[in-house]
Amino acid sequence: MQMPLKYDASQVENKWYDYWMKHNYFHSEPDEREPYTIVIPPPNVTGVLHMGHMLNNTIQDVLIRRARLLGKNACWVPGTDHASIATEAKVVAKLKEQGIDKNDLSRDEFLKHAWDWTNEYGGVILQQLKKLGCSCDWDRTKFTMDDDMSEAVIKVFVDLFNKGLIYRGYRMVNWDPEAKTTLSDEEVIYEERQGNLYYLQYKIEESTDTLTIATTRPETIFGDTAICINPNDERFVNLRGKKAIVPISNRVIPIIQDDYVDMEFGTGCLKVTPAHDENDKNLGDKHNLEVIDIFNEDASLNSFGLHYEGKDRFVARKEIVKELEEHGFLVKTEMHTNKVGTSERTKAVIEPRLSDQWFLKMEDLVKPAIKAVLVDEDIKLFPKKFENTYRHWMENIRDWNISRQLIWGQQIPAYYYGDGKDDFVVAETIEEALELAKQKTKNQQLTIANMLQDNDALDTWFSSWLWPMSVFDGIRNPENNDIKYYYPTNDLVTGPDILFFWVARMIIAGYEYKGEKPFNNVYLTGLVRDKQRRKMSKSLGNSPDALKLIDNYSADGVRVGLLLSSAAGNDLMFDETLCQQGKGFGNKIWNAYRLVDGWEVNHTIPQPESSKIAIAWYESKFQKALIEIEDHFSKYRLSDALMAIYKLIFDDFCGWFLEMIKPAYQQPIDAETLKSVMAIFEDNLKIVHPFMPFLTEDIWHYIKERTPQEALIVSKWPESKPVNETIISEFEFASEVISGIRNIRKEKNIVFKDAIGFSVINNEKSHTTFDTIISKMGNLEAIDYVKEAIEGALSFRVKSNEYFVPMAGSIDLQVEIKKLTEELNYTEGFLKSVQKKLSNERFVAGAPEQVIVNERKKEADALAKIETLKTSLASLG
RNA sequence: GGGCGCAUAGCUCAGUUGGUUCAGAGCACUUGGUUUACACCCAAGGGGUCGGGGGUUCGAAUCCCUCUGCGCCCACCA
Repeated sequence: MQMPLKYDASQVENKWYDYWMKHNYFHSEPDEREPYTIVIPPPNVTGVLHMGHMLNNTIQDVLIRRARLLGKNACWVPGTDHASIATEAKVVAKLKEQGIDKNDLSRDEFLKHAWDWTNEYGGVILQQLKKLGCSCDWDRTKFTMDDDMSEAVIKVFVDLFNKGLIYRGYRMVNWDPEAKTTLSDEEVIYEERQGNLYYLQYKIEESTDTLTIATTRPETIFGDTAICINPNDERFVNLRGKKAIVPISNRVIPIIQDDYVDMEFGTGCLKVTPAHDENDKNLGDKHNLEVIDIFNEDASLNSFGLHYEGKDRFVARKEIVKELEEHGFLVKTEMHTNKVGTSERTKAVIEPRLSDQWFLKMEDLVKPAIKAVLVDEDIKLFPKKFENTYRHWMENIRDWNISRQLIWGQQIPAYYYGDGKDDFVVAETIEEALELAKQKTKNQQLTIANMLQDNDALDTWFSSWLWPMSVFDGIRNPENNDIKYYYPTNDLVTGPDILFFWVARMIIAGYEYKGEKPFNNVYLTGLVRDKQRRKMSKSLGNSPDALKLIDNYSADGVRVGLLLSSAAGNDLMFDETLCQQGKGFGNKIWNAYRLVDGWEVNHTIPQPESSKIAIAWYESKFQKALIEIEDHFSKYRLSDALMAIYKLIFDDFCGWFLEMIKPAYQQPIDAETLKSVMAIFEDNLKIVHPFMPFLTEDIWHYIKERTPQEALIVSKWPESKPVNETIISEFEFASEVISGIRNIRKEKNIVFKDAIGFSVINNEKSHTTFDTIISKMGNLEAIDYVKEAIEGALSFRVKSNEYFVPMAGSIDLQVEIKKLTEELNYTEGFLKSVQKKLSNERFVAGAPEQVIVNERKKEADALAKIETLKTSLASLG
């Protein structure tokens, strides 16, 4: 088949992706082979591909494709996540644009809008992954809100509830007044804000004394239910046991004592507002204080706010400060910076709020997950440094608030049949719930209509923590073939930012529901940043358009660009020139094949000696690289593996090997050599394929006509063979000789096509294996072995060997002498340092045998070289 | 404030239990080279007191202490 001069990625990439799909190579079914499984970290269903996804999924595809080549049954399960908060926020925003208020819609109406949205945008990101070359088993695509997936989630909720691990609690949560929902601690971002510290004076009941408190939130005085002082604080002896009067509302509240109060901060008096501060809540519980919630859902004041009722908290703050000042309660105002919690999604300031929530007890669930990672190392994190972070979180874990005040998500399967706090049952269906309720109440009159399901939805992570099991239907149907075959999965590739949200919880769920880990290894990628180290984000506009990058540099080029400098766990400073380098690598391979492809073969000419040696050498070099590559892969050092391959192909294969075996201009090549070159080329393509799947598959089919079963994607990874170290080190030596020749050519402006004479004094007794190659690569007339220095020649040395290139006339003796003298001085200095080390008794006594042997060898080499240099100098006069 | 981690060439990073190959790679840079696969190329070259200081050792980029500058996680004091 005729090869185009230039590689056209846009056509080639589509062609081969379709080909792979058509022949079903991404699809996996359980069989007798060893499975290799990855479940994708499901991207948000309405998301678009960004650089983080590109990196992440490139890594997964490299691992999957390599596993496939290694003969494993590779299965990469794709899918998307319903991302309740993000998606619901987007749907609400879109409805708002259309003039529709979410609160005017019924639950079903809203869900319809959300599903429409999902169906419209959902899966766009999966289509984009195909452009990148991801070899996912698309037949297995899952969505966390698929019926079967939701069923699994509900089943797990009911099970955990029945085990007594899920409870309802009145708890302080992070309330987002804009989204009117609860956020997890992880979704709250603390920002430093400039604010004021207000000093307020409270009167003491039946006394003329006053006390002063400092607060950043004067509007919360309506929720004050105590003043707290430190029992050790001598300044406030007079206050002990007294009562204080809250300004404006004139409520009388107790003055309590607790050493929680920091005597140094503010005034040493603390106002206690249990409804609006976590610490105050704890104090309140301890001292049995009343709880007064002064806010509505949207953080405007309720009736406890008296004449501020209905006003927003920030408006009320301003106005109340004014009122306090007018009545003389405001002592002073200080500037104060504090950290304010804001919503990751809506940016609204978070309000700590007490509300009814569902919680999962974590204390016992977490135990096997800690043991698996930190004790047994059953699950390994790459890089290992994240184990510390994991430990810290797992050992300080708090109960998980799994309810969200959202519609989009799995609705909590709790059904209320009465007004009492405990008048509810938990069941997988409303019918079952009804039966349970009848049993519980002994009231046979209850009907479906009496059963009112909880309004809240479950946290998205409560569905995704089951992902490695539920994608194989392992929750509903634990004995099915898929789950038995594919679980536990092999590698999980994700970002460290969701180590707790997701990774840790999957481990917990895995042990709870399968009694087994969900995956063996976790590869934590870094964040993709721009050249200025800024996180790539939509708001900064510094994130390149992923698909545009693919258009410009080809998917292969972008994949290589992303992996060239991204060690596991290290942030990746993304630079488009890396993609250029990736594309350049593709062109290099393409052109190398064009060269080979263009050779005419002649079956009658014998194989040159130089080609025989070149083949033997490259095969060893390849095997050595293969060992290195395996080692990098085993440590998940994908960048290093890629770099090793890059250098092997660029330098050893293209730079050296092809030049060694290349026939003279317009001359044919012998059949024997060409056959070996093609086999070598195939092996090269195999190791590049996981990184550059398209280009390699394309060239693979130029090499010869192949049936679909012989496609590169399903070929076999190169076999390991013994490495001939001798030939590798002989080449190292030869390459130094060739460099010496090139240097002389360059110095004297001798063009390559002019053959030159060459002599050697072989003090090293080095082998002549590579002589034909040195001769070819240096364009030498011959290599003469001589005993004495050649006069009228330029010289150079490799170790103690001396090489001569005869020069007609123009040798500058002084320059030669100077060069030799400098080399001599350097070598003598080196010898001295080695000998100093060797004459140090403590070194000889303390250093390991091998180190001393090496030092002795250095000494011997230096001595030999000095001898050579001295002889040369003497001969020059 | 508590915890973890990082600092090596202009940039991005390797450097495994202190000792061959320990001061490296890729990119960038400089110089020279295209009738013969590829200028998306080839050849050669410059460039670092391994963040500062101190210590342990025969020997330190590597171990210890300290200082400085960064990053991340946790708790966030009214």
